[in-house]
Amino acid sequence: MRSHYCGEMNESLVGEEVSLCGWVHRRRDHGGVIFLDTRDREGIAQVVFDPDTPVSFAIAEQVRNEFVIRISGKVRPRPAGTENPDMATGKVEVLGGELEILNRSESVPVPVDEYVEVGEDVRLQYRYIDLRRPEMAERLRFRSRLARVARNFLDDRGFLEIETPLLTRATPEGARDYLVPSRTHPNQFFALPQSPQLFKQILMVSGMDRYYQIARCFRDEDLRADRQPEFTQIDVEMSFVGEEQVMDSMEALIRHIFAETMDVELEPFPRISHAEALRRYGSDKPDLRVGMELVDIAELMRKVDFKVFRDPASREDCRVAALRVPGGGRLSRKQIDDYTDFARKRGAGGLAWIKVVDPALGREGLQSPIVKFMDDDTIGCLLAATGAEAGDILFFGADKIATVNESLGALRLKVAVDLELVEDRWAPLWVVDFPMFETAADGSLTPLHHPFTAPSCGADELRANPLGALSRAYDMVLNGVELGGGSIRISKPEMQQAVFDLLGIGPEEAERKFGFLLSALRYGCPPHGGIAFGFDRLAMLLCGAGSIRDVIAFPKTQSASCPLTAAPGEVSAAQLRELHIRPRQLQN
RNA sequence: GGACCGGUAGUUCAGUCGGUUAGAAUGCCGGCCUGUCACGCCGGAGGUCGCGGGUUCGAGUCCCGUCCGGUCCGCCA
Repeated sequence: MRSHYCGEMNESLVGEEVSLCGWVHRRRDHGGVIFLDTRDREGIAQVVFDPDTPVSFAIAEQVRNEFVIRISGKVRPRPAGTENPDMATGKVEVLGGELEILNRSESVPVPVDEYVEVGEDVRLQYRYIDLRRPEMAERLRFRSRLARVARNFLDDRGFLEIETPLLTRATPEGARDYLVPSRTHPNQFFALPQSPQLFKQILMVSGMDRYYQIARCFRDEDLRADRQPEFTQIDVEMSFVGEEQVMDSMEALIRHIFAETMDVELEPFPRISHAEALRRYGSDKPDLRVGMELVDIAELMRKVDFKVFRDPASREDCRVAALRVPGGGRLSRKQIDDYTDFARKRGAGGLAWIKVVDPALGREGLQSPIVKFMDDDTIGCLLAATGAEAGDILFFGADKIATVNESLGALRLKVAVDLELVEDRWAPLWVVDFPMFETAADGSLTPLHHPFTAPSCGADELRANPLGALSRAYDMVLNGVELGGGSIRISKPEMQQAVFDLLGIGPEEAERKFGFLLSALRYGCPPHGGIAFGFDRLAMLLCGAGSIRDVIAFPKTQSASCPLTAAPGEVSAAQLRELHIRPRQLQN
């Protein structure tokens, strides 16, 4: 029926009789000659009909956009002067012989071109048309290729692809679970996995040695541009390895993916500690395309006559930091006010600033509401410490450490985008040496990664100083996006129980919630570790898409619904009864 | 749970201070056109201004509520 894809038409086929199937991308009817741009997955080809073939010509007059057609005809070079250099197949055309309308189409609600930005609700409702747009089709093709490249890499290195259950146990910690009621066990529920974490660890106990899975995961939390309730991760676990082997082989995977899919050779990834990331960038997923860094100035501000800086400057739990924005001196008062609101939204009390007109003039060369609180010596040291140059602006944060990091860290990225200070390059890195725990609002310990992460110290030391302990976890960050994270896992039951104890999970509770894992650890668990990459995020970054939804065929909206299928939807009372669920009473 | 932005023709948008018959572009329909390529020209049809309530002589426009979409905060071990 079909001999070639439309996108395959080129000069080497000149003279050949071809048969194409596809959609009418556009019809140009000149009265005596009709052009049908015919589109399929691989591209667009121009087909010409003229009155020499009266039957086909008459059909071509009836054809409309998005009709499904089959044509056959001879490939020929376009007449001199009518080549279209903007079109991949623009040097040739097909002289239409036969034309068959395989199906008709109503006029479509989503134009299949790149000229109109259609609202996302309409695009998702008519996703089947939206995906015809060459841009979207290309993204799905790219995603498929990405998965293939990752699979081949891992297969070649002895990793086994093993599927783990989608119907599993609810995990009490971490994100909210999607629950599935059990028909055969009244009042009991499966949960969809947040990740295959425990299964892949158990596969290591099974001696599978190296596992991977391109795994669907589910988290019933609110959505973002880079967060969907169901998403895909490249999930990997390895036995008899330390963090170096995992990081080396996974860095190789990502470098291979870049080489194969983007023709980009990445430099070795820099590694920085969690503490250093926060200190320099105010973020545990720093975007290294932005050169600006936070500079600690508490030392300088201890004696200034400005309470807002002086008090935090001498407190252990506080931080006073400056952010020098090159060329930021041109910011208007309005823009600075907007940044102040931006910082306030992230917990800062305000946003102090100094515009540097001419640093050589000292105080006289500055514009700021706060320099009057500083002596000349302090100003000189401040300008030296931040490296301020003429035309810059300095922003300041003085507050609890986390508040300064969050507000100034976010401001750093925001200003960089606004002032076009983001370098055009790929900036991957590893963040390592995470703390094991952080303190929750109620004072209890919560794991920074997850409770199966091994500490880099022994159990006794961990108990003695849990907040000071580091973990054997690592995150891969690309252009400020957390691309993947993993760790060496706990492989001994005693250590696992020690961590549970610190998290306030006693032996009984641990047995009830994670008994199957603890049991597995008792039967010869090899040392092991792994990682999980956000596959959708990787695809999004590599495609340059603005949202994860653009690389997912059928994504959910922000309220976690699907406009195409109208899911979630109601079910019958009979279905509910089978699941032992009482239908909700109608409210008055 | 919260903040903000948006919802007007199939689609993308405009709609001034609350005031005549709600406009444009594109798409769609009809006609003309033998080398276009987002073809061109002429003509035409197309509207529950998201929904509900309120203010007003009068509401697309102002107020309240609500639904939907989006960005972000919380949340996401």
